[in-house]
Amino acid sequence: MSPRRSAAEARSTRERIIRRSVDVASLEGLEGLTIGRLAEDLGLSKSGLLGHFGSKEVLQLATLERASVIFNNEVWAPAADARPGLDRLHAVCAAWISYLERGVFPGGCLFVSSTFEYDGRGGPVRALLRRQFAVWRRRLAADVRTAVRRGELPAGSDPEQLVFELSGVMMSLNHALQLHGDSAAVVRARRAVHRLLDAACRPDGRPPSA
Amino acid sequence: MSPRRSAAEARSTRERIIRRSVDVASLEGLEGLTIGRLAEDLGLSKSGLLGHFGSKEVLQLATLERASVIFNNEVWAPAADARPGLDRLHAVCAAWISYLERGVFPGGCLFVSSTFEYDGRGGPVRALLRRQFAVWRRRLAADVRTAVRRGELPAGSDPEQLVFELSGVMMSLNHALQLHGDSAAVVRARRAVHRLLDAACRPDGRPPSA
DNA sequence: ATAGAGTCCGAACGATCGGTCGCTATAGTC
DNA sequence: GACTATAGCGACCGATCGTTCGGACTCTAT
Repeated sequence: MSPRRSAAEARSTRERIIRRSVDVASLEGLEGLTIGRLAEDLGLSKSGLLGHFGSKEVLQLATLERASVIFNNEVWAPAADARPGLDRLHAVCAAWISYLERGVFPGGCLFVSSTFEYDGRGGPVRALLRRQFAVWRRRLAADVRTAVRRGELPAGSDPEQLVFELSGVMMSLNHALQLHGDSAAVVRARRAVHRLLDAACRPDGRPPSA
Repeated sequence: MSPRRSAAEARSTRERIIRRSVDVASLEGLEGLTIGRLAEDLGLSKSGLLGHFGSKEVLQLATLERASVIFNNEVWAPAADARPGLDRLHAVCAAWISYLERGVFPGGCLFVSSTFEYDGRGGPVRALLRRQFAVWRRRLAADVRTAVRRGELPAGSDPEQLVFELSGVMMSLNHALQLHGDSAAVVRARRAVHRLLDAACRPDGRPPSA
């Protein structure tokens, strides 16, 4: 029936599996991912699909790695060229909001859903999630520190605090979009980011460009 | 082996099931709840357990209803006696943070986890979640409006905006506690709430008590 | 004493889960 | 052209899923 694939095509098959897996996982969760349904969707047999990974857990890890690439392309890459510091923080947040608004992952940010799915368990999946979040947090905090050094943010700013609050804005946006379909939340998120990053709210009332 | 329960004991059995179900669901998710394991944990048979509900979906709904009662007891009740307006908002947020910090649900706030589990699907479970969140949001927004009317918050404040940002803080806290076990996030959450509710950051620089 | 309602069990159901095994057909290598 | 590696298939495994059913049992009401 279906012709055997060449070695060159095999990589593209793996591609197809992972791409689909990311979408399904964002909708049904990393655990809701089932080999059988995934294989059926792609016109493969279960064993043929599993042969590319060896186990479901490896597939889950590959899915998260791939989601990380997508996230970086969508959120970090568009901002990477901005000037490090406050400019880039603004650019990242704009890209972040856009990424959620456009529904890059159809079921919402895969990292957020996966976190709340795996936070109560152990295992490699949770460990990978922790690493990925840590990397992202560190990256944002670095730009906050740069902004502070430049005087674009007040000297007393706690980088971890700001990252904590920005993450909260994005989670709240993800929540509002996915559960309520409330597109008004997008402007609320922008306002919140503005309030967190901009001068309106400095303790000394000084504009950040000083 | 196990003695048959009287009619009077039946209610307490249902109680035991739901109580356990809430804990398991917060750790494994509402879908990860399985009749078999739940029955085994409680020393019941699967059919005996299911007899109290009829289907897994009914059990899930009962679990959410119960979680709502717990949430209200832990977060709303301690603040209910405070003066409506800014005072009560502060009290609610303090109770909310404490509720997350103490791990009332061992796997983190059940509503947050359930949301991200069911936001991609339809069905009565998601519908119930939407209603519960809407009620909570409306309750908070009402106190924001009272605070604005009283002049405790600036006149231009958008209630939905504030509720959106407060929710974000709590989700970020839940995330930090559950995934990273980062207890420092508790003070970050307090700082964030302070910044959202207190005077330090008014557009007109006026203290809220004016 | 007796009938009925309700609680719970044990066995079984079809379905589906992740995973294994042996096989065929092809691509690339020599 | 023979050899090796591997992509993919089909059949199958044991486990577990939610659910159903009949019956044993306890209580309450009459």
